[in-house]
Amino acid sequence: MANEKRMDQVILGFLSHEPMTGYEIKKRIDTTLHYFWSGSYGSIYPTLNELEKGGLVTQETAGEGGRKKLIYSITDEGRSKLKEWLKNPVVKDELRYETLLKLFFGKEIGKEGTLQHIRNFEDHIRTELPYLEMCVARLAEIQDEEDHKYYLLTAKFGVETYKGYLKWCEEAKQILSP
Amino acid sequence: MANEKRMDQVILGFLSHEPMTGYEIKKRIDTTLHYFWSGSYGSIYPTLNELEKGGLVTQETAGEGGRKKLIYSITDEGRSKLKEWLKNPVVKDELRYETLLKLFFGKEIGKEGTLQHIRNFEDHIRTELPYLEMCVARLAEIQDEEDHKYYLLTAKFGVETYKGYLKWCEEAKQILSP
DNA sequence: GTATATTATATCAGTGTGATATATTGTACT
DNA sequence: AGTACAATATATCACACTGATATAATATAC
Repeated sequence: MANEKRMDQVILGFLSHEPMTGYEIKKRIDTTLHYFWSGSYGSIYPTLNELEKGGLVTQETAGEGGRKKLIYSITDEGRSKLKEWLKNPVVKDELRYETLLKLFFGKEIGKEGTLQHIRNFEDHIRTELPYLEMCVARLAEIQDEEDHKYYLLTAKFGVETYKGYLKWCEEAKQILSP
Repeated sequence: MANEKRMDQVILGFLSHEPMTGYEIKKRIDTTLHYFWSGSYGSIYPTLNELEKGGLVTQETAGEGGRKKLIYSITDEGRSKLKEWLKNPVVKDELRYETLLKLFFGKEIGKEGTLQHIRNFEDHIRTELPYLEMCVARLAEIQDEEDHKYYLLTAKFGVETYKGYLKWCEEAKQILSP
């Protein structure tokens, strides 16, 4: 088999919250999963069609006016498929950092070029961290609703790793300084 | 364009150190890049052939006895292609953690199932961290050779993020505890 | 009124994965 | 000496996913 297909599960996951369109699924991937997952239209729309054919989701055409808009809902079968996947052990956690690749082979261009990659990385993390911290603060306030605890877990992961990244940036700059 | 091709650069990077076979490149990816990059035979061998056709590497058949063994070397053109890439800004850093995906949709299976994913993740990190720390200790000892500094950067990245992960694991278990 | 942004779906070439096939050489055990 | 097993070594392929592009309707701003 090739890479195990996981777009199925991402879609079923979001549809387990509420019915929505493929476009809305893409938006949620880019906002809520952004720090640890990604997904493109090129896999979302074909997967939605497969799931519909397999009876795991249902499609409803909602055209106020004339525009095509396909709202998908999860079926009971889809929900049990999602639960099954959630209960199975994790197959793969993957990091793919081009920055680290450029640092590993950095000797070829020397210290200054390599330092620039570290600074760019640091700038990016420093920009993103406040948004993640805001997200954690907002989710931590909500005490009554159970589902927020699960989102809080992933947001906290982002905060803790980003803090680790910034600590590393300091060490890394030191190592390359003359 | 699809996903920007980076196996070219990984191969040129390793060949910039010394000539080697595709099999040896795979081994080095799995040992030295393991914490932030991956690569499979299915992309290594075809890419080696493309690079050879493009004149970025040269192929030499070394068959002591009768076994086929293709040793690749980087050309001057290949080295300048590598340098060019190293100087260009990073295109994409990506995290793809199935564990986080299962936590995000964890409400569907509840606290106990979700806690198990966290424990599995924690066990894995606790097992790997000592090896990374040993790697850092070994690289930090070497003061004279410049190239070790670049490997040290990436090993330290692993240590710092893994420590962040373990800190998060404690917080995460707390959040789900009753 | 009209330019621009957003919503919305669909498709495709290119890149990489994980599995499998094939064959040789080296090592461990009996 | 024989034989199982692991390691070395290359090659190929179905499938998964990306990033780009095409198309078109609706909403918003000026």
